[in-house]
Amino acid sequence: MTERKILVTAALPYANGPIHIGHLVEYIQTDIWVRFQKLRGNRCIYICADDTHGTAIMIRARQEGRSEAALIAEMQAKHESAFANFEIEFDHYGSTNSEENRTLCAEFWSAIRAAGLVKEKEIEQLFDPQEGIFLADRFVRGTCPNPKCSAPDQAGDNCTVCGWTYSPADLIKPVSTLSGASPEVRKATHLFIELEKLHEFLDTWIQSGEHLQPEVANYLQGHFLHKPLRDWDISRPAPYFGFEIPDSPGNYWYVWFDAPIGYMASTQQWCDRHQEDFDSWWRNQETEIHHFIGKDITYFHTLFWPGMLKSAGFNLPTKVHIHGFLTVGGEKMSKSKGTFIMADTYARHLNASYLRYYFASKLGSRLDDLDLNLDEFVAKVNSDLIGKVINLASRSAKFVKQVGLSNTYPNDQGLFEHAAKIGDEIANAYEHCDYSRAMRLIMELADRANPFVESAAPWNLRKNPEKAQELQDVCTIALNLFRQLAIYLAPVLPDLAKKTGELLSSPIQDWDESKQPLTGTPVRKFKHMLQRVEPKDIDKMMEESSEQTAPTSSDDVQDSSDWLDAEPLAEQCTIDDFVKVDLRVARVLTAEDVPDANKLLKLTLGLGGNEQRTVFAGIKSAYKPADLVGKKVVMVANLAPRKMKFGISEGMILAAGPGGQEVFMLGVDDGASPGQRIH
RNA sequence: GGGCCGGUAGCUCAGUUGGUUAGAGCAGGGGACUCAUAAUCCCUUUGUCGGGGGUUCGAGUCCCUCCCGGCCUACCA
Repeated sequence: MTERKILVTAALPYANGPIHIGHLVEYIQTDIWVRFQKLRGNRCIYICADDTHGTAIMIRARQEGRSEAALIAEMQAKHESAFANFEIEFDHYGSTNSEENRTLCAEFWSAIRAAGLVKEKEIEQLFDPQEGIFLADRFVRGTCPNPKCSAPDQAGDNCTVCGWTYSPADLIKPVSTLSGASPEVRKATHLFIELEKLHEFLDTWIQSGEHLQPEVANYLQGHFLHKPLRDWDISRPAPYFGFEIPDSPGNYWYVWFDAPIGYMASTQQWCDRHQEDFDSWWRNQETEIHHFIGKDITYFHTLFWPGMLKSAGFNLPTKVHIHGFLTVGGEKMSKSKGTFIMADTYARHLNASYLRYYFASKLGSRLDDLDLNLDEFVAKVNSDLIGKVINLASRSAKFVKQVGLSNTYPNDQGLFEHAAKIGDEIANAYEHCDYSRAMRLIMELADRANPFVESAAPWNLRKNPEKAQELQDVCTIALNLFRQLAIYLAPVLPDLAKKTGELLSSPIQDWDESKQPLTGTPVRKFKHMLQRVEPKDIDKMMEESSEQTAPTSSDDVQDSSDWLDAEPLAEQCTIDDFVKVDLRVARVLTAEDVPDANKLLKLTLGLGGNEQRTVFAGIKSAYKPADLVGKKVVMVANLAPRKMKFGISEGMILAAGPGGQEVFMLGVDDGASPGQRIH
């Protein structure tokens, strides 16, 4: 086989938050692929970096009273240690905030300029006079401009109540979520890349060959490429944490411009350290470039990024591998349910190998979401890894500790040869990121090996000294079959491969070692290679995950400031203002689904006696109608009725939370009765 | 509303270009073994392959239609 030259990247984690198990799907998936390529003898490097620029980092650094540099340095150290805990081994882990990146950005920029793709446009944007910065859509909230809706407290780009989309400048009574000040409209000149000029190229690139999974190519075609591509707003005015654009003082490259270039800057750093030629990686048709990303950033990696690379004359991605999100127990990860598991939390309680194997057994080449089902997790790891695979070594190694492996490989009725042949199929599955198929094939081999040991019964052979040779032969076969599996699993379980190498005095270094039996080597004393998963450890991990957000004792409560940051306190009001709002205890009398509505439930609320209100509440995704009936809730009883698509709503229910499944209604303690006013 | 993916045994899934009585693992039941991390081995139960129509000598596999679930979108990057 000729050696391939492969550069692999995983998406750059943003320096604003810690790594959680959702992130790990990608880094583990990528790590497996890279380890596989290396094991096959290919030249392969795994490049990543922290993504450090943008408004969010700037604002957080301000709030924490320190420099951006200090913040991102701390985050990067945390990220790298989290990855190390999961045996994710990068060849280089850099940062987008590096001189190498600045230089490369400038190189891209002049190429894109030279290609005539840049144009200036004046746009109107909201500006926070108190903080002195322009506000991205998500930092503005206000009343929905749809006259039929007028829902308060909506985000800057769309209304969650009526679904209107608009520009933040259209909001009525907009408020900056940073300072609470009312923003003013200011004009600013932004730089845009005219992506439409690359339309034909992108069309061809996306449709031709194997650059993308077919469903992704299809999606891009249907969503973007059937019409002219919009200009891409690539600059942000100062102040902005990032790189200033050399020929446009006061303007900075938008974080999504410099982030993917970070792949290359990180490669550059690696090259400098290893005396490698950068151009042989990024300007070399022989080199393959593989990006692994989540489906949320498809757009940037499949349209802008190839466009940028094309314009600047670099290698285009050979393939962009896109994966889905992680769910836990079939649902989106949720802090309140304890299923939002941080990488560090997992690592404190469970072994990384479990998760690597579990993910591998579930990952296919498509972008479906992947579910972490904890019962399945325990069953898979314990029965597949411990029960089937490791058991092979565990039950045979001790019999040959004195004598080692036989000098010639005995007749095993074709077991080894069969497994060697299947190896090609397994390799093919790895190559195509179809890890679940690879794991299935490997377990089928394990299922053939154990019956062999069973029928050969080494534990009987050892009782008869005359059968010493037969005993050694049987164990030589069992251990070789085991070693084959360890080689096939090596990309997923590097630790198992290492321990297998130690046990048999022969390190696993190449995939093709699975084709040739190992003979005549000493066998070390067998030590457990992996403990079984204990369900109680999972319970502890879940507990710890819940505790982080829902502490039970008030002594050491440390609530996050995220919510206040996202939505600062409103302007002061007087008691007179407050009494205008008539809050009442109400009982849910009926609750029914509104079939055509995405978010609404229709409730009848009783205020005692015959006083009732019909209220449409946006809690459909968080509550079932049946669970609501009889419940006491808090409502705004004197709210002006509003006509909605499905009827008139005569009030609103008080609830907190960001929306979606995370909506939490206010309850009242026992003793309060419907109709009572809340003072 | 549009797009994509999926609906096969209690659970997780495999079923290659349509071809014989539809499979595996796990779970369940029975037995064996006791070398092994209560691991292993043998035997064993279970399916209107989402519903309905069609093409065909023959359909889980192709076509149409409907139902259900997930994801993405809703003139927005």
